[in-house]
Amino acid sequence: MKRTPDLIDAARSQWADLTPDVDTTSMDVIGRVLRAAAVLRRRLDVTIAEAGLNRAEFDLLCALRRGGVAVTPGRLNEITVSSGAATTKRLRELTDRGLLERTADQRDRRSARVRLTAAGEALVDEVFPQVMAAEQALLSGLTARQRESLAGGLADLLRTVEG
Amino acid sequence: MKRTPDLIDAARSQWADLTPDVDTTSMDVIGRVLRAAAVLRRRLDVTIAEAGLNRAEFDLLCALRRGGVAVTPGRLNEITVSSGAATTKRLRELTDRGLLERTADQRDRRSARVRLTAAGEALVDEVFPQVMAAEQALLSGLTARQRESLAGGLADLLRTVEG
DNA sequence: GAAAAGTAGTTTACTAGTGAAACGATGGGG
DNA sequence: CCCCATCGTTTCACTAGTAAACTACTTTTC
Repeated sequence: MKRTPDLIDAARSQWADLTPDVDTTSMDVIGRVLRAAAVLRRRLDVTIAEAGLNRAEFDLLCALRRGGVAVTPGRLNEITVSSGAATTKRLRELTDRGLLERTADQRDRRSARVRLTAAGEALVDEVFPQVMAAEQALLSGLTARQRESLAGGLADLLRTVEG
Repeated sequence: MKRTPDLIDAARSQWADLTPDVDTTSMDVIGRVLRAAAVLRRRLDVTIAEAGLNRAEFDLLCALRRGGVAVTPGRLNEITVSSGAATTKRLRELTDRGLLERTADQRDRRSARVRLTAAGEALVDEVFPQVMAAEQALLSGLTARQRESLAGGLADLLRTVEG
């Protein structure tokens, strides 16, 4: 293993003493991903909250900003990994705040189209660089090589668990 | 990069077209960690829910099971990365269900001690192997080498963002 | 040894997210 | 051409989690 044991290593070794027959190797990856996400989320939420947004709203607005125009609510469900109900609520809230607007799709009238207003664009353009800077700061302890290897591994992981 | 672009690569390239001056490399790691966690959580919640628990309750009970005896609520906050209020609520709920019991700490009477009941132990011993099996299944697309490298990278990440 | 500061946990009032059911399209098969 | 299975979205009732204020102790400081 060659590194100082962390919380997950400690947990695994406790389980090994207790129930040696259960294979806990998956925790090495999944336990750490869940924990890292929880911690990162906590840290980054501070920056996002300063702009009066939460993580899901931020992700949603960013998706609209970078996607250019006309995204459907269904697509936003996938991007934010959340339920349709949550997306509906968020769209309503953000529309009320004047950050985005909805139009009906003419081809398929079950569907809707969502896009940012000028105010929404301006907000994203202000907040996005701040969040990126906060992320950079959180990763400052890792070398370029470490990040690259980690990014590759995570991409592999995502590919197997999605799609 | 040498791999088929994923959602994160796509997002980064859109941002690069839009605002080339902002450094988005952190998304390679953080974006993927957050997304992977969201997806994994979704998948694993099914297994945990079958036992009548949610992820946080499961983590809490597991911490008590493997830790042996007498854990404080404060320690459980750290383990589950959640607020004190959330822990209080969960402890109340799980105590009412007869899965754990609380005793007062004699040395420091601000503090409490929590431990599993026999029923709580039995439940964890039943559910934990099922969750581990579900995790293994999710990781089945990765080689041992891939998992090991990923686990190492995540450990580095956790070390820099925690403590 | 009393006042101030700090720590552990709980309560309260609130917000965000969920699953399930409902709803209005849509479009392919009989 | 009209069912009807399916789709994209919304509504509703509910659950879980939060921040901030509060209680109850303990430690520090002078």
